[in-house]
Parts: sequence; structure tokens; C-alpha cells
Amino acid sequence: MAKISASEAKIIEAAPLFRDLTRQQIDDIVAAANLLKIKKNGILFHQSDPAHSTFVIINGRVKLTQLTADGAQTLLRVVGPGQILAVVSALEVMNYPATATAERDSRLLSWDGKTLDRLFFKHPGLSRNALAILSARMREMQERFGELASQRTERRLARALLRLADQVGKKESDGVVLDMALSRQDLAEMIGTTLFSVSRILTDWQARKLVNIGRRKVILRDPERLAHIAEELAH
Amino acid sequence: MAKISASEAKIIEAAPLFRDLTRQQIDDIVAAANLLKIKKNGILFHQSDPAHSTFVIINGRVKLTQLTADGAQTLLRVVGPGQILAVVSALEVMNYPATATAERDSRLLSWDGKTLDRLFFKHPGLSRNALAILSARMREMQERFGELASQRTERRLARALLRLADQVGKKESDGVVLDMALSRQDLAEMIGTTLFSVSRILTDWQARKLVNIGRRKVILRDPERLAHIAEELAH
DNA sequence: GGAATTCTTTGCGCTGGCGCAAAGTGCGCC
DNA sequence: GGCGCACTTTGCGCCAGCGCAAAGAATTCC
Repeated sequence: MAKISASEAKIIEAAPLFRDLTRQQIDDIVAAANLLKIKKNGILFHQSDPAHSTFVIINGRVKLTQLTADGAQTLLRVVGPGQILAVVSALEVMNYPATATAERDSRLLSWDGKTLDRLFFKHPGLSRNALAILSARMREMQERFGELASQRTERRLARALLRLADQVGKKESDGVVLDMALSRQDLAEMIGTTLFSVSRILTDWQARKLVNIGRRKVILRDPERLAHIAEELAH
Repeated sequence: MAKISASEAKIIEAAPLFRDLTRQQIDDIVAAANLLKIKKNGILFHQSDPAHSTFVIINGRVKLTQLTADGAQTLLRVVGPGQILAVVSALEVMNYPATATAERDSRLLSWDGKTLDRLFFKHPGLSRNALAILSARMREMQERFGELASQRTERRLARALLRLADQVGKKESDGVVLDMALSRQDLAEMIGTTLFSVSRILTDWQARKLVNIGRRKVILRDPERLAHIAEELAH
């Protein structure tokens, strides 16, 4: 049902969820979707709400945050165009495990649980892709868990920045710019520390010319040396 | 190809991976499996080995541990009968993200990547189940991540024990016995701390009659009060 | 049954990084 | 174009929990 422009169609075709599917299959799947618009700072779903839909972002950016029992927040993931959200929450009778907030105006495709179920049965390649995506995320989560359990804050921050650079970094003259507005608070939530600690570390790195920092912005000037910190090879 | 006893067949049928599948489907899937035996302390696969197979445990118990870059270990999960291992690593060209060690003599079913792929296409219900399992694990991992990021050690230990009690606890006269030999070191790896800290906390709880501890053993005498600690309601 | 091994406890010193308050700074919005 | 707010920095105090060493139990192995 979704009305899609040509450039948007391209993004959708390139989405990991649709990898190796034929044009016909993708059309069939997209035809079953609803098109959703959400404004900056709008909330797509709340943690603990009954999960009814799965989403693919066409454009924009959505943050996934989780609130723990004691009120602390964790930034789980930031999701951009072509990526999938709430992968299979909708399949089972369950609740969303996190809150999804639009970081900017965004357009998304959505499918409800029943539709998704039908599509999974009709297009085995679709479930295969979903499995691969989930599996990769699981892997990343496990990695982050291991890091958090065993490494010092500075190291975790270096790793987080390098990972982000890999995912959304843009190479520019002055270094790798992270194409994403991340506050000190956001970074702190990603690596399980406080905004103060993040600020202190970044300031220190700035002095050592490893990064350029700004308001909600970090430019990696020397990814190599950062990688060293991440690996604890040298300081 | 697997030769299976009647009692083992029951375990297999009840495995989450085969939920809602017909008898015929399960037979077809199991027929495509290899039967594997592994001795106590034997290694099923090493972290970073190329992943070629996915496993379901018939009986026994397997530990999944991950080594981080700096040599620290994390205990990711302990897997028992009916549960699945290395869910879809085999589907993609990738490496095992962790090392799997048998905690006791174990028997498993295994499928290589190609076979699994074929089965996923042939039985959509199978991929659906795999998705549900992965998704639930993802959820647990996210929860643990959030905890680790924000909570104090004592609290994390309480949570870990309660979670274990839920998964493998046996109610006996003197409390809930964890049906699993877990050393202080194991517990420490689960919650990202040192064996010393675990020992100190357990000793303290012992004095407060919350638990009975022994060598590689913990009995929860007062789960209620432990739950309070886990929720930081009271001490 | 006793030696060797493995697991656990305990004491002591030390520090990374958190908590908070208060001041500083740049951005967005009208 | 400047006011107000959101974000960031910095200083200072402090303690939970780690590191390590060494001793003490419980198992296992011959």
C-alpha cells in the first residue's frame, strides 16, 4: 500500500532484509506494508508496549533505548535507512524490549505480526535474511557485553567510536566524521558509564590530537592511535 | 542418520526449535542430522573456528564462553537438553563467536550449513522457531547488558542466581538448588566481576542466611530476599 | 591414606571512575 | 541578533570493588 519514490525504492531494495530476493518478492512484501511517518523526537513505540509491528526505515534515524528496572538508560542501537527494527517482536505475543525514538523526521515501512508471519512462510528467503540479521546483532551484543564486563572505560569508548565510525562514519579532510548527533550522554549510555567520564576522556584525547570534539559531535583525527587504545597496545 | 532412543526422541520433540512442527517434519529434520558424542571437558568448537554446524543438545550440558581481545573470559550461556547451539552461524560464512565446552558427557544432533539452509527453505516453521529463539536470547542479552552497565555487583549476582534458579533450579527441602556445577569463577564471568568479589558477597549472604554455599554449589534459601536485593528494594 | 590439585576464603592496599555542584559555551528559535 | 536552554566541562571528594598473596578446605588421583 505504500507509496514510494524511486530513490526510496532503491534504499528498500538494498535493505539487508531483502538481500537476494527477486524484484517480485520484494514488491510483494512491500505491497503488504504500511507506510509510516514520524516526526523528530516522536516515539515509534514504548518499551513494554505490546509489540504489534516490525519496521524497516526508509529514511531518517531511530534510536533504541532501554530503561532498566532502576531507571538507568542504555542506548542499545541507532538504526538508519534500510535497517530493520523490532525484528520479530511482532511474531510472538510479547512486548517491545526497548523504546524507539525518531532522531529526525523519518519514514518507515511497517508490517503487523500476522502479515509478517504470512510473508515469512511465503518467502523463505525473507526469514533467512531475518535470521542472518538477528544473528549478526546477537554477535555484536555479545561482543559489547564481553567488553563491558572486562575493559576499562577509556578502552570501551575507543571501541564504541571506532564501531560507530565503521557504521556511519564519513571520511573528510579533517578525519572521520560521525554522521550522527551523539551527545556525551548517548555515548555514556552505550558503554555503560557517565557523561562526566566520557567528557573527561574526550577532552584528554582532544589534547592529544586523537579527536576533534564539538557539541554532539566527534571527529576521529587519528583512528590508528584510537585503535591502539582500543586494543590496549599503547597510549 | 541419527540413532535415537525413545526417551531421547521425547526430548527432541519437545525442543523449542521444533515447536508446532508435525511429527513428519521433525522426523525429516532429525533424519538429516548427524549424531555427535562428546566427552566431559571436550570442546565442541573453538571461538573463531569457521562455523560449519548448528547443534541441538539431546543430553548433557555445554558451556559457551567467549574470550575477549585482552584475554578475559565471559561466560555467555550454559545450554542443556533440547536447546540449540550456534543457531545460525553455519548459515553464513562466519566463525563461531564463542567456544563450546562440554560440562559433562553429551550427545548432540548437528547439521551443516547447507543442510540447514535446505531445511529452512523446506520447513518455514523451522525458521520461524529459530527466529523466536534468537529473538528471546537477544532480549536476555540486552537485559544483561543493561544490568551490567548500570548496577552494582551484589545486585547483578542476585539477578544472575535468580535467573539460573529459574532455568535450572530444583526445589528441595533446604531451598532451590542450582542443578549445575558453577564455580565462583564461572559466576564472576557471568556478571563481569572477579571470583574474589563473588566469594565475598556469597559469604556475606551465607551469614545472613540467604544462601547455603559449597564448593561449586549454591542453594538459595531465601529467594524472596534475594529478589529484594536484585531489585534494590531493601537489604 | 596421603599427596597433589583445584577451588575458595580472607586480609590489605589502592585507584578508577562515579556523584554532584557550579560554571562555561554554543545552538536554536523567535 | 540575542535570549534561553541544552549540552559540556571542571574541580573535588569519596568508595566499591579489584589485584594479589597466602592460607585454608574439599576433591581427585595413585
